[in-house]
Amino acid sequence: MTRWLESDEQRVWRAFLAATQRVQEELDRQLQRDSGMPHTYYVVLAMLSEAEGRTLRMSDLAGRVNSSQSRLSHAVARLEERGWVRRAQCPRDKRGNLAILTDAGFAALKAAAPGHVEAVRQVLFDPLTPEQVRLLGEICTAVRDS
Amino acid sequence: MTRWLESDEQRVWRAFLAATQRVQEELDRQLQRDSGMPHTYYVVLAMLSEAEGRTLRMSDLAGRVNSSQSRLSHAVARLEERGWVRRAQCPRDKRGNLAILTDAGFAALKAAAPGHVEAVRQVLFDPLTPEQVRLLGEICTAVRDS
DNA sequence: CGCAGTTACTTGAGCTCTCAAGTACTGTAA
DNA sequence: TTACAGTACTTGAGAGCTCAAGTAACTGCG
Repeated sequence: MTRWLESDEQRVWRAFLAATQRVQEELDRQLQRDSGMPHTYYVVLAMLSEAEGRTLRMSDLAGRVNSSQSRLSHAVARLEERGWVRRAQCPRDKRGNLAILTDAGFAALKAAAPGHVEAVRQVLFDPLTPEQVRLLGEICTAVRDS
Repeated sequence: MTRWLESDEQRVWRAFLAATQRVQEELDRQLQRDSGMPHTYYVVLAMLSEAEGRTLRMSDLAGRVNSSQSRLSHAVARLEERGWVRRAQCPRDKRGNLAILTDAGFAALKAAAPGHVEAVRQVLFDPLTPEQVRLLGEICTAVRDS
Protein backbone atom coordinates (compact mmCIF):
# COMPACT_ATOMS: atom_id res chain seq x y z
CA MET A 1 0.00 0.00 0.00
CA THR A 2 2.45 2.64 -1.10
CA ARG A 3 1.31 6.17 -0.39
CA TRP A 4 2.40 7.64 -3.73
CA LEU A 5 3.01 11.35 -4.04
CA GLU A 6 0.13 13.50 -5.31
CA SER A 7 0.98 15.68 -8.27
CA ASP A 8 1.32 18.80 -6.14
CA GLU A 9 3.48 16.93 -3.66
CA GLN A 10 5.51 15.77 -6.63
CA ARG A 11 6.01 19.39 -7.68
CA VAL A 12 7.07 20.43 -4.19
CA TRP A 13 9.46 17.52 -3.95
CA ARG A 14 11.14 18.31 -7.24
CA ALA A 15 11.38 22.00 -6.44
CA PHE A 16 12.90 21.03 -3.10
CA LEU A 17 15.52 18.86 -4.76
CA ALA A 18 16.38 21.50 -7.34
CA ALA A 19 16.58 24.29 -4.77
CA THR A 20 18.67 22.44 -2.22
CA GLN A 21 21.04 21.12 -4.85
CA ARG A 22 21.44 24.61 -6.21
CA VAL A 23 22.27 26.01 -2.78
CA GLN A 24 24.76 23.25 -2.04
CA GLU A 25 26.55 23.48 -5.34
CA GLU A 26 26.70 27.24 -5.32
CA LEU A 27 28.28 27.29 -1.87
CA ASP A 28 30.69 24.48 -2.54
CA ARG A 29 31.81 26.02 -5.80
CA GLN A 30 32.27 29.46 -4.28
CA LEU A 31 34.30 28.20 -1.33
CA GLN A 32 36.38 25.85 -3.42
CA ARG A 33 37.14 28.52 -5.97
CA ASP A 34 37.81 31.44 -3.62
CA SER A 35 39.20 29.68 -0.55
CA GLY A 36 40.22 26.21 -1.66
CA MET A 37 38.02 24.34 0.78
CA PRO A 38 34.76 22.43 0.57
CA HIS A 39 31.76 23.66 2.52
CA THR A 40 32.02 20.87 5.08
CA TYR A 41 35.51 22.00 6.03
CA TYR A 42 34.32 25.57 6.39
CA VAL A 43 31.63 24.47 8.83
CA VAL A 44 34.18 22.52 10.87
CA LEU A 45 36.40 25.59 11.16
CA ALA A 46 33.41 27.79 11.99
CA MET A 47 32.19 25.52 14.79
CA LEU A 48 35.66 25.29 16.30
CA SER A 49 36.06 29.06 16.16
CA GLU A 50 32.93 29.48 18.29
CA ALA A 51 33.93 26.91 20.90
CA GLU A 52 35.63 27.56 24.25
CA GLY A 53 39.34 27.69 23.58
CA ARG A 54 38.60 26.98 19.92
CA THR A 55 38.63 23.35 20.95
CA LEU A 56 36.10 20.53 20.80
CA ARG A 57 36.11 16.81 21.23
CA MET A 58 35.73 14.96 17.96
CA SER A 59 32.38 13.45 18.84
CA ASP A 60 31.05 16.80 20.04
CA LEU A 61 32.26 18.49 16.88
CA ALA A 62 30.73 15.73 14.77
CA GLY A 63 27.37 16.44 16.38
CA ARG A 64 27.59 20.16 15.74
CA VAL A 65 28.48 19.81 12.09
CA ASN A 66 25.96 17.00 11.48
CA SER A 67 28.68 14.63 10.40
CA SER A 68 29.47 11.00 10.94
CA GLN A 69 32.56 10.37 13.02
CA SER A 70 34.23 8.77 10.07
CA ARG A 71 33.65 11.75 7.81
CA LEU A 72 34.85 14.14 10.48
CA SER A 73 37.93 12.04 11.15
CA HIS A 74 38.91 12.16 7.48
CA ALA A 75 38.16 15.88 7.31
CA VAL A 76 40.21 16.75 10.37
CA ALA A 77 43.08 14.68 9.00
CA ARG A 78 43.09 16.89 5.89
CA LEU A 79 42.73 20.07 7.92
CA GLU A 80 45.65 18.96 10.05
CA GLU A 81 47.79 18.49 6.95
CA ARG A 82 47.07 22.10 6.03
CA GLY A 83 47.97 23.24 9.53
CA TRP A 84 44.48 24.62 10.19
CA VAL A 85 43.62 22.24 13.00
CA ARG A 86 45.72 20.19 15.38
CA ARG A 87 44.76 17.24 17.55
CA ALA A 88 45.45 16.60 21.18
CA GLN A 89 44.52 13.78 23.51
CA CYS A 90 41.56 14.42 25.76
CA PRO A 91 42.83 14.50 29.38
CA ARG A 92 39.67 13.11 30.97
CA ASP A 93 39.05 10.26 28.57
CA LYS A 94 42.01 8.71 26.83
CA ARG A 95 39.79 7.46 24.03
CA GLY A 96 38.82 11.02 23.19
CA ASN A 97 40.60 13.37 20.83
CA LEU A 98 40.41 17.12 20.85
CA ALA A 99 40.37 19.14 17.65
CA ILE A 100 41.93 22.56 18.12
CA LEU A 101 41.70 25.41 15.64
CA THR A 102 45.14 26.89 14.98
CA ASP A 103 45.82 30.56 14.30
CA ALA A 104 46.39 29.69 10.67
CA GLY A 105 43.02 27.95 10.63
CA PHE A 106 41.33 30.93 12.20
CA ALA A 107 42.94 33.19 9.63
CA ALA A 108 41.74 30.94 6.80
CA LEU A 109 38.22 31.02 8.19
CA LYS A 110 38.30 34.78 8.56
CA ALA A 111 39.47 35.17 4.99
CA ALA A 112 36.79 32.84 3.64
CA ALA A 113 33.87 34.18 5.68
CA PRO A 114 32.84 37.33 3.79
CA GLY A 115 32.62 35.63 0.42
CA HIS A 116 30.79 32.69 1.91
CA VAL A 117 28.23 34.80 3.74
CA GLU A 118 27.63 36.82 0.60
CA ALA A 119 27.00 33.60 -1.33
CA VAL A 120 24.56 32.38 1.32
CA ARG A 121 22.64 35.63 1.07
CA GLN A 122 22.55 35.62 -2.69
CA VAL A 123 21.42 32.06 -3.09
CA LEU A 124 19.02 31.67 -0.16
CA PHE A 125 17.99 34.86 1.62
CA ASP A 126 17.81 37.44 -1.15
CA PRO A 127 15.25 35.49 -3.21
CA LEU A 128 12.90 35.22 -0.20
CA THR A 129 10.72 37.69 1.67
CA PRO A 130 11.36 38.08 5.42
CA GLU A 131 8.14 36.21 6.06
CA GLN A 132 9.27 33.33 3.86
CA VAL A 133 12.57 33.21 5.71
CA ARG A 134 10.70 32.91 9.00
CA LEU A 135 8.49 30.14 7.64
CA LEU A 136 11.46 28.33 6.15
CA GLY A 137 13.05 28.36 9.59
CA GLU A 138 10.01 26.70 11.13
CA ILE A 139 9.79 24.16 8.35
CA CYS A 140 13.45 23.21 8.56
CA THR A 141 13.29 22.95 12.33
CA ALA A 142 10.34 20.58 12.04
CA VAL A 143 12.16 18.42 9.49
CA ARG A 144 15.40 18.45 11.45
CA ASP A 145 13.79 17.45 14.74
CA SER A 146 11.22 14.97 13.48
CA MET B 1 30.98 45.84 3.78
CA THR B 2 29.93 42.28 4.40
CA ARG B 3 26.26 41.87 5.14
CA TRP B 4 26.68 39.42 8.02
CA LEU B 5 23.80 37.18 9.03
CA GLU B 6 21.56 38.38 11.86
CA SER B 7 21.14 35.91 14.68
CA ASP B 8 17.71 34.80 13.50
CA GLU B 9 19.01 34.41 9.95
CA GLN B 10 21.85 32.42 11.45
CA ARG B 11 19.32 30.11 13.11
CA VAL B 12 17.36 29.66 9.90
CA TRP B 13 20.53 28.96 7.97
CA ARG B 14 21.71 26.29 10.38
CA ALA B 15 18.29 24.68 10.54
CA PHE B 16 18.28 24.66 6.74
CA LEU B 17 21.65 22.95 6.58
CA ALA B 18 20.67 20.37 9.19
CA ALA B 19 17.32 19.63 7.58
CA THR B 20 18.56 19.33 4.01
CA GLN B 21 21.51 17.18 5.02
CA ARG B 22 19.18 14.96 6.97
CA VAL B 23 16.87 14.51 4.00
CA GLN B 24 19.73 13.79 1.62
CA GLU B 25 21.43 11.29 3.86
CA GLU B 26 18.24 9.52 4.76
CA LEU B 27 17.31 9.03 1.12
CA ASP B 28 20.75 8.02 0.00
CA ARG B 29 21.11 5.54 2.81
CA GLN B 30 17.69 4.02 2.20
CA LEU B 31 18.22 3.62 -1.53
CA GLN B 32 21.74 2.32 -1.16
CA ARG B 33 20.73 -0.17 1.49
CA ASP B 34 17.50 -1.43 -0.08
CA SER B 35 18.19 -1.04 -3.78
CA GLY B 36 21.94 -0.68 -4.15
CA MET B 37 21.85 2.67 -5.91
CA PRO B 38 22.56 6.25 -4.91
CA HIS B 39 19.76 8.78 -5.09
CA THR B 40 21.21 10.46 -8.17
CA TYR B 41 20.96 7.21 -10.11
CA TYR B 42 17.37 6.76 -9.02
CA VAL B 43 16.50 10.20 -10.36
CA VAL B 44 18.16 9.39 -13.67
CA LEU B 45 16.12 6.21 -14.02
CA ALA B 46 12.95 8.04 -12.96
CA MET B 47 13.37 10.80 -15.54
CA LEU B 48 14.08 8.31 -18.31
CA SER B 49 11.03 6.29 -17.36
CA GLU B 50 8.82 9.35 -17.86
CA ALA B 51 10.31 10.30 -21.21
CA GLU B 52 8.95 9.43 -24.65
CA GLY B 53 10.26 5.99 -25.52
CA ARG B 54 12.10 5.99 -22.20
CA THR B 55 14.81 7.83 -24.08
CA LEU B 56 16.50 11.20 -23.70
CA ARG B 57 19.52 12.95 -25.06
CA MET B 58 22.31 13.21 -22.52
CA SER B 59 22.19 16.98 -22.36
CA ASP B 60 18.42 16.99 -21.99
CA LEU B 61 18.61 14.38 -19.25
CA ALA B 62 21.35 16.34 -17.50
CA GLY B 63 19.05 19.36 -17.39
CA ARG B 64 16.16 17.36 -15.95
CA VAL B 65 18.20 15.81 -13.17
CA ASN B 66 20.06 19.04 -12.38
CA SER B 67 23.38 17.45 -13.15
CA SER B 68 26.54 18.52 -14.91
CA GLN B 69 27.21 16.67 -18.14
CA SER B 70 30.30 15.18 -16.65
CA ARG B 71 28.48 13.76 -13.66
CA LEU B 72 25.73 12.38 -15.83
CA SER B 73 28.22 10.83 -18.22
CA HIS B 74 29.91 8.96 -15.36
CA ALA B 75 26.56 7.94 -13.91
CA VAL B 76 25.21 6.60 -17.19
CA ALA B 77 28.44 4.69 -17.68
CA ARG B 78 27.83 2.89 -14.38
CA LEU B 79 24.15 2.35 -15.16
CA GLU B 80 25.17 0.88 -18.49
CA GLU B 81 27.51 -1.56 -16.75
CA ARG B 82 24.55 -2.76 -14.71
CA GLY B 83 22.45 -3.13 -17.82
CA TRP B 84 19.90 -0.57 -16.65
CA VAL B 85 20.55 1.95 -19.40
CA ARG B 86 22.00 1.69 -22.86
CA ARG B 87 23.36 4.35 -25.15
CA ALA B 88 22.67 4.98 -28.79
CA GLN B 89 23.86 7.59 -31.20
CA CYS B 90 21.49 10.47 -31.86
CA PRO B 91 20.35 10.27 -35.49
CA ARG B 92 19.93 14.04 -36.00
CA ASP B 93 23.17 15.18 -34.41
CA LYS B 94 26.15 12.88 -34.49
CA ARG B 95 27.61 14.59 -31.44
CA GLY B 96 24.59 13.63 -29.40
CA ASN B 97 24.06 10.47 -27.42
CA LEU B 98 20.78 9.01 -26.34
CA ALA B 99 20.30 7.33 -23.00
CA ILE B 100 17.69 4.60 -23.13
CA LEU B 101 16.14 2.90 -20.11
CA THR B 102 16.24 -0.88 -20.52
CA ASP B 103 13.58 -3.27 -19.26
CA ALA B 104 15.96 -4.31 -16.50
CA GLY B 105 16.41 -0.65 -15.58
CA PHE B 106 12.68 -0.11 -15.51
CA ALA B 107 12.28 -3.16 -13.29
CA ALA B 108 14.98 -1.88 -10.91
CA LEU B 109 13.24 1.47 -10.70
CA LYS B 110 9.88 -0.15 -10.07
CA ALA B 111 11.35 -2.25 -7.31
CA ALA B 112 13.02 0.72 -5.67
CA ALA B 113 10.14 3.17 -5.93
CA PRO B 114 7.87 2.17 -3.03
CA GLY B 115 10.62 2.24 -0.43
CA HIS B 116 11.95 5.49 -1.77
CA VAL B 117 8.58 7.23 -1.80
CA GLU B 118 7.93 6.04 1.72
CA ALA B 119 11.26 7.49 2.83
CA VAL B 120 10.47 10.82 1.16
CA ARG B 121 7.17 10.96 3.00
CA GLN B 122 8.66 10.08 6.35
CA VAL B 123 11.52 12.51 6.19
CA LEU B 124 9.90 15.49 4.49
CA PHE B 125 6.13 15.43 4.19
CA ASP B 126 4.98 13.73 7.37
CA PRO B 127 6.65 16.24 9.69
CA LEU B 128 4.93 19.16 7.92
CA THR B 129 1.37 20.45 7.79
CA PRO B 130 -0.28 20.69 4.35
CA GLU B 131 0.04 24.47 4.58
CA GLN B 132 3.76 24.19 5.31
CA VAL B 133 4.16 21.89 2.33
CA ARG B 134 2.50 24.49 0.12
CA LEU B 135 4.72 27.25 1.47
CA LEU B 136 7.83 25.11 1.11
CA GLY B 137 6.93 24.63 -2.53
CA GLU B 138 6.76 28.39 -3.10
CA ILE B 139 10.00 28.96 -1.24
CA CYS B 140 11.90 26.29 -3.15
CA THR B 141 10.55 27.53 -6.46
CA ALA B 142 11.76 31.03 -5.64
CA VAL B 143 15.22 29.76 -4.69
CA ARG B 144 15.44 27.47 -7.69
CA ASP B 145 14.47 30.17 -10.20
CA SER B 146 16.30 33.13 -8.72
C1' DC C 1 38.91 -8.43 40.11
C1' DG C 2 37.96 -9.71 35.44
C1' DC C 3 35.92 -9.70 31.32
C1' DA C 4 31.74 -8.77 28.31
C1' DG C 5 29.65 -4.79 26.21
C1' DT C 6 29.85 -0.09 24.91
C1' DT C 7 31.98 4.16 23.38
C1' DA C 8 35.51 7.03 20.77
C1' DC C 9 37.91 7.31 17.14
C1' DT C 10 40.76 5.78 12.90
C1' DT C 11 41.61 3.43 8.75
C1' DG C 12 41.11 1.50 4.01
C1' DA C 13 38.56 0.25 0.06
C1' DG C 14 35.31 1.41 -3.14
C1' DC C 15 32.50 4.77 -5.22
C1' DT C 16 30.78 9.25 -6.71
C1' DC C 17 31.69 13.99 -7.81
C1' DT C 18 34.35 17.92 -9.61
C1' DC C 19 37.37 20.13 -12.56
C1' DA C 20 40.13 20.45 -16.52
C1' DA C 21 41.36 18.72 -20.75
C1' DG C 22 40.36 16.13 -24.84
C1' DT C 23 37.64 14.49 -29.05
C1' DA C 24 34.28 14.96 -32.36
C1' DC C 25 30.80 17.14 -34.69
C1' DT C 26 27.90 21.50 -36.12
C1' DG C 27 26.89 26.06 -37.70
C1' DT C 28 28.38 30.26 -39.63
C1' DA C 29 30.54 33.52 -42.20
C1' DA C 30 34.37 35.20 -45.01
C1' DT D 1 34.95 25.76 -49.02
C1' DT D 2 37.27 26.14 -45.32
C1' DA D 3 38.36 28.06 -41.14
C1' DC D 4 36.88 28.69 -36.50
C1' DA D 5 33.90 29.32 -32.64
C1' DG D 6 30.62 26.90 -30.20
C1' DT D 7 28.19 22.60 -28.68
C1' DA D 8 27.90 17.61 -27.01
C1' DC D 9 29.88 14.48 -24.71
C1' DT D 10 33.80 11.61 -22.53
C1' DT D 11 37.74 10.79 -19.90
C1' DG D 12 41.18 10.84 -16.05
C1' DA D 13 42.98 12.50 -11.96
C1' DG D 14 42.22 14.06 -7.54
C1' DA D 15 39.27 14.62 -3.57
C1' DG D 16 35.55 13.65 -0.25
C1' DC D 17 32.10 10.39 1.47
C1' DT D 18 30.27 5.88 3.10
C1' DC D 19 30.50 1.57 4.99
C1' DA D 20 32.67 -1.98 7.41
C1' DA D 21 36.27 -3.35 10.14
C1' DG D 22 39.83 -2.42 13.44
C1' DT D 23 42.06 -0.53 17.83
C1' DA D 24 41.94 1.31 22.23
C1' DA D 25 39.91 2.67 26.42
C1' DC D 26 36.04 3.05 29.60
C1' DT D 27 31.96 0.92 32.27
C1' DG D 28 29.42 -2.02 34.90
C1' DC D 29 28.16 -6.32 36.75
C1' DG D 30 28.90 -11.05 38.45
